[in-house]
Amino acid sequence: MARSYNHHEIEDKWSKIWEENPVNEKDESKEKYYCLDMFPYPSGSGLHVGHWRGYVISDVWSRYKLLQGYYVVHPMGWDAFGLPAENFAIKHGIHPRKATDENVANIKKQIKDIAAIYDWDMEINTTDPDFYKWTQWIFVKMFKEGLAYEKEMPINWCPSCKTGLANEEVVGGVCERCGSLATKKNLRQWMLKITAYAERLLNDLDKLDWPEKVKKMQSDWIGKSYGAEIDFQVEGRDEKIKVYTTRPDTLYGSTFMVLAPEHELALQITTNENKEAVEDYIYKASLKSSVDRLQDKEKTGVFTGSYARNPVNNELVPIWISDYVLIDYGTGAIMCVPAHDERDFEFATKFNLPIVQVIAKDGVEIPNLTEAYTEPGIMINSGEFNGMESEKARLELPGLFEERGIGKKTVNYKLRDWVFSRQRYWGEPIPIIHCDHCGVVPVPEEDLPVLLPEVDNYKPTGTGESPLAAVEEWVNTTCPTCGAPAKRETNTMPQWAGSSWYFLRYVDSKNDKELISKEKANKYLPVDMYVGGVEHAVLHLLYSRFYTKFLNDIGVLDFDEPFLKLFNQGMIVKDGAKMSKSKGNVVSPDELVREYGRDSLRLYELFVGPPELDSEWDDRGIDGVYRFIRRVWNLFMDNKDSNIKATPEMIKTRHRMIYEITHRLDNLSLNTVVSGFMEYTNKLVDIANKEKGLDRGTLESMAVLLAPFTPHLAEELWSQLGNTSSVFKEKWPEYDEDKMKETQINIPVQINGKTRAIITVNADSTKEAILVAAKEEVAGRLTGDIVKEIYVPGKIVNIVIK
RNA sequence: GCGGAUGUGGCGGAAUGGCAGACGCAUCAGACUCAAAAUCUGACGGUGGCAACAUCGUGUGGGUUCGACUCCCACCAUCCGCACCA
Repeated sequence: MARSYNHHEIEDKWSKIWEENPVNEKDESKEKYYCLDMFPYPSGSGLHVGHWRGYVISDVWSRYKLLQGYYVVHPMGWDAFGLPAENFAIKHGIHPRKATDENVANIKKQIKDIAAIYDWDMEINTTDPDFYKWTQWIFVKMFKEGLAYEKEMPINWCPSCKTGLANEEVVGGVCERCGSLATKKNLRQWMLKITAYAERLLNDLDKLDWPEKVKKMQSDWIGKSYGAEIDFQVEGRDEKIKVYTTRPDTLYGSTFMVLAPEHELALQITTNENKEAVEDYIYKASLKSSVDRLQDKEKTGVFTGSYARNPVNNELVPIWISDYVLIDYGTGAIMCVPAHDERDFEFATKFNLPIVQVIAKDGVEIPNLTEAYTEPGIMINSGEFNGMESEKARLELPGLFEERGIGKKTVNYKLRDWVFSRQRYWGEPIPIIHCDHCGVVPVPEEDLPVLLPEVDNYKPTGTGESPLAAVEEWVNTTCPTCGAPAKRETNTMPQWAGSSWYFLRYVDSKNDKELISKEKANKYLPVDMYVGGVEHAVLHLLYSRFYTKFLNDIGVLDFDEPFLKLFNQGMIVKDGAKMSKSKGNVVSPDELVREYGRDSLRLYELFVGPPELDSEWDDRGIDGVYRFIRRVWNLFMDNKDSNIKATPEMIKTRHRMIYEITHRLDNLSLNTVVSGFMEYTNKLVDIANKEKGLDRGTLESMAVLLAPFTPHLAEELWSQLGNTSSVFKEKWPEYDEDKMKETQINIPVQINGKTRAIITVNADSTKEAILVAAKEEVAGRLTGDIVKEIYVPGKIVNIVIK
């Protein structure tokens, strides 16, 4: 009697062996494949089964590539700076340094249970000075290139986290981290000029094998639009107001203008009798949060008392102020065409402003517009352009305006520059020194890193200053240029700084001369496969692309896209909700590993549902894969010594199994890979029972196929078959289509599309023979004239009768 | 409002133009057992029938096709993203 499956014994045995002899040895002779996970922030609450999923997917893929003969770069590290780590530390009264180290140790232990082939020699931690030295170095380089700049401006502010936020971190008006309502705060900020890369970030999306959803989210976020800037002369004054429009074809219908409340000309052009109302409106607008502004459905506004001339028809148009115009998009001022823009229509209706239709469907004017007509059409009431197609005018008029000196052709982006400073302790200090004589001076590269000082009080101040501002002995320094007393910049970098480039450092993590050597960068990068959640679509994934392009521009890298292929795994949900401590629906992997083993949990993580979709966790589901593993074990134990010659059925089944598993795996349809294994195991058990044994070739192929999924089991089965080297030294099995063919096939016979019988015929039967056999089989049902006979080779017969 | 995804048994899901419900969970019945657990075997969409079988059935309504879960049109529901971007 063969011994029964014992996951403790098998998994302990092989994890020890792999510890000493890693299966994924660095081998310069092999082609590389870089498979990367989005690295975790060590948050303290540990991993749940949802975190496991992504790591299992990437490990299966890595081991598959390994078996295909690649040297697989598969590293892991810690994104340990930033708010989550700091908030955890504050809550538990432990210094962030200590809390982070403890959490890393804890999560690392949990991650090792996944049994992924991570190369721990590459491990990095963003809070390690040897790492953040280079995070700071990139900032200094950006500063020198004019891409990092200081600006005082109203930025998004989270009153709970007590720090400024980037646009990307404000989701639906609330702080992405804690859910508090974001407000505006006027602060001196460090900004990164990501907008300088808008065009490349947009165009290069075409190069990427990424989910369309993510590409679309990025391209919408960048938000490119084509249009024109047009100058309106303010009547009786010197100033001109520049507007941006994507609808130059509607210029003749512009009957008023609106400036954003923050527009620099707003007060200047206001007449004395309107001054009080305008000042009041601007003040009230300044108090509104972005959510308030969003939620006010009703348009508000105030008249400045001034007018401007529409440059094409010389009409005088009133200039209004309203907060539906945003200061940071376009020019902060718009020309309003109420007949063809919903918002302008609403505003004009409310304040009784004239509405002039200039685009009409088929050139027929609608007598009384009840809503804006936003479709294309034929231009009317537009002087020399009457009769022109509006779509054509849209493209051609900007150039024409440019020739006539009333505007210019232009493009606009929704993307804003990146607010890069945080008023928090636990981040990379921004390596800048403020000198009264020399101004803003970057810390010399040889003086990096600027170490984050140890402090007692690291709680956020809420004043707009970082807690670092209170550390006098650290703040006070000397100017590297003139030697005079100077002060350090006290803001820190956002969480995203380290994660924007960490994937480069893994392959050269101990280099103290360079961020990464050119040689290693070219050898191991870019990343071939990146696995992670979709939540970073316009955050980390956009920032990383920006950093990579910058590093490419300054010659550090020879490539300009970091991640060639992206896979977004779905979330694991429990009781219909994302797992979270507060909901009390967290499933911990630790107990499951103890009870069922790593291999079973790995397999269930895949079997739970299609990997790209959210899946409901079923506590009982793991029993099914555990039973399956035991069935595989018994199949091998019962037959490993049978020494029988492969029957045609065994050969066919083996090749079909290889074919099915390989194809499903190539398509990353990992849940059906698992069900495929179950099907073929059931089939092989039947065959083995019938034939009193199973051939060695089939068992060997199956062990190798299983290796990426259940590595401990596969190694043990492989060694039970008498092999002395690791199963991971094997090659992924190949199939032969000729050997998969059936000699007999089942053909359903339909009458008028309904299956009435199934006939079994030789696979090489002719169409005629099959049709004859089919008609014989269903002769009793052929009660009418046969209109048509359809035979789809190898698939189906359909007889149409009347 | 705009954009995207999803919709199939009690449940997770499979099938991308060709036998709908693979595979698994749960359930029920049987075997083993003094008994239970574990394990094994079988049944398992609805309706009618002792049965073979018939009939309906993939969110709803239409359409294309010999044939539709699959393709097209319209709609409904749920989830996600964006949201006054001129």
